[in-house]
Amino acid sequence: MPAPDFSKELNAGQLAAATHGDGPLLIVAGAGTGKTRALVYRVAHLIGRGVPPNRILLLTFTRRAAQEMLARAERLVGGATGRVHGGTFHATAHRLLRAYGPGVGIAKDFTILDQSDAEDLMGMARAHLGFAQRHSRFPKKETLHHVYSRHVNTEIPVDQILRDDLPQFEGDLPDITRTFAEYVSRKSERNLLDYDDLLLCWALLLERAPELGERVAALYDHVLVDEYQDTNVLQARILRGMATTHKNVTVVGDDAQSIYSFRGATVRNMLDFPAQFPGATIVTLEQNYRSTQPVLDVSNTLIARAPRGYGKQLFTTRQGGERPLLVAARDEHEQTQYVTDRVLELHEAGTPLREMAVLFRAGYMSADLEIELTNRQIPFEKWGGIKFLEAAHVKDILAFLRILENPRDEVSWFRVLTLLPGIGDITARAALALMADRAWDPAAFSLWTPPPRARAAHEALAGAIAELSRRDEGGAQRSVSEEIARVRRMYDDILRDRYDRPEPRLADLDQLEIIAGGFPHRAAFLSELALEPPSATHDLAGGSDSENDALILSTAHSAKGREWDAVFLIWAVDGWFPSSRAMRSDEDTEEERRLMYVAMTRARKHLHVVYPLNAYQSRFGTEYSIDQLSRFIDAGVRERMTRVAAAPEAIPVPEDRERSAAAPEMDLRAFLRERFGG
DNA sequence: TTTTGAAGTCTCTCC
DNA sequence: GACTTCAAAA
Repeated sequence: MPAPDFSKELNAGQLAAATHGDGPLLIVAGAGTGKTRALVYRVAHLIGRGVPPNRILLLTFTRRAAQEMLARAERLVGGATGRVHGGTFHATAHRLLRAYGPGVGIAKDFTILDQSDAEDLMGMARAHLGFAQRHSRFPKKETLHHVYSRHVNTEIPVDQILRDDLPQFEGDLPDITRTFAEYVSRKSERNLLDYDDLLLCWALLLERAPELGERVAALYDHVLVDEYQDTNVLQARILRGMATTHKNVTVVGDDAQSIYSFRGATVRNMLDFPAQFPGATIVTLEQNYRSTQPVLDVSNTLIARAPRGYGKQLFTTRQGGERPLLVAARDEHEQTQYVTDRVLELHEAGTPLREMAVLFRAGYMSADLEIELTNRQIPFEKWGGIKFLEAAHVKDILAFLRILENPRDEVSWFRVLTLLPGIGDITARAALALMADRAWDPAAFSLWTPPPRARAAHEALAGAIAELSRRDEGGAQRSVSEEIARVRRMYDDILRDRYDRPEPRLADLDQLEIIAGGFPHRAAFLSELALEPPSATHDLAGGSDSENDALILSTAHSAKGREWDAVFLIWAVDGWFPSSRAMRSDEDTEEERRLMYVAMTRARKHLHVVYPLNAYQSRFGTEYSIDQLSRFIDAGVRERMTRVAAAPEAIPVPEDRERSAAAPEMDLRAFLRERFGG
């Protein structure tokens, strides 16, 4: 196939990026400058040049991004791209390790630990070494896991992480290190891999296993990476390992949109790219095709304060358009009313709901809005935030399945055992010790003698396990949904006993059963859920309603890479956005600024930034701080916005003086009443 | 001794 | 509203 001529469809920068020949290429692309377009056309160009699709690897941040890009490339070259390999780093690592892991001592049937599983296992290591009760000041399992994960992903020594982030635990370094060692050995004994292991094993495979590593690297002639500003040093190592022979690496990113440092990502990967890949070509994209000039003016001003690695000045030819609105609301309720009213107006005027989004800093901030949307029967989809899979009852069911899949998975055993009435952690540990002695044979479980109170429950569980593990011996093949249904025959009663209102939780389990129906076998189902958790209720419904129009509710993080005609940024309140938890250092605060920049640049035409005053009510924790407009919306940003009140009759729009002047009087007595329950 | 219920505490972002 | 901690019940 001859290389298609893209010169009419791309601007000069995009064309240079798309048609770049071999060798390393860095595309520095500002928000909305068509970086996806450049990447898609580059894939098409490579195929047109004769590179077999299955020898191209496209690494993206979410699976959704990969699918969209591949679909677009496919349209360009007419169906040939179906076999381009694409996905997240983690999902790709998973695929490669299933195939090549056994060659480096990773059992083929490993189980993936999600974050909370990993934390639980860390907790077991902690308890095993006797640090649980020793002195109550030893770090919690979540903290331990955070430090461990940070160490793996950033390669910063543990003692330095402690010194920088948790100086109160500096003296515990030896015990912390021992806990990590215990955690690591438990993982390998139990055949478990956490998220970090997926990346680490991929990197080590390339670096330490000369023959196999070479075979893996030789799978692809070209590797393309999207959102490179949000990768970490481990991922950069992987990239180098995959390109040792051919150096055909294309990375795309925007240092102004780096928002994942909490996960070890570092913008240094982008800044150091030319040094790590000598001879790299750099292409900069600056023309914004997404937003109108007034929207761009506000976001450019917001980000202008930040120190920049690769300077970019975004411009657009889309003149005209309305100035972004800065909306003062009296309280959360008024904010909700404002957003719902405007959404309905825009919808009346012809904007589909799907072309509008409400963005916020953290998942729980949309609770009030969700209630109102439900009451007014406005369909919505929520991205990010509370995950279906993190719900205790869903994890319970998955723990049952994981025992069947990997009987050595003690995290799941422990979870299931402590569900049974009459069994707490002491008894559960005793049972696990017995199981370990019997080489984790599931049949050994029925031999264990539980305390009298737990007899009936033990019998029911042993029965279910025996029945379900029998399928491997030739019985009728059970589907994953059928397995879940069988587990629920005993589990639903436990659920009903535990909660006053079990109905919504039972409904979740119904949904889980439906999702499971789409998977050929249990292992695929479990891996998929760990790597690509359903991110929206929509995903759960099982496709097919993609035409359904629904307003998007999303965290700012999950909104990355997306765009909408209208964007409502809510809770633009200091302490909420930026989050008070993320302001411990200047770097953290700068990342919050970039996050707000990401949120604002999602808007094509309409941008509404809403800040409720009196946000303190009903929320504890953040001292007595009087709520103020986000510090990022400073005078320079404000003068490029139009200030309005959410409800005109309610309060006057605050004077445009500095922050404290904009705050209302605080009803301290009402606050204290609420706080102390008077 | 172990479990369980009740009072008390603090709530981020994601593969 | 969910998770931890502490004291009473089995």
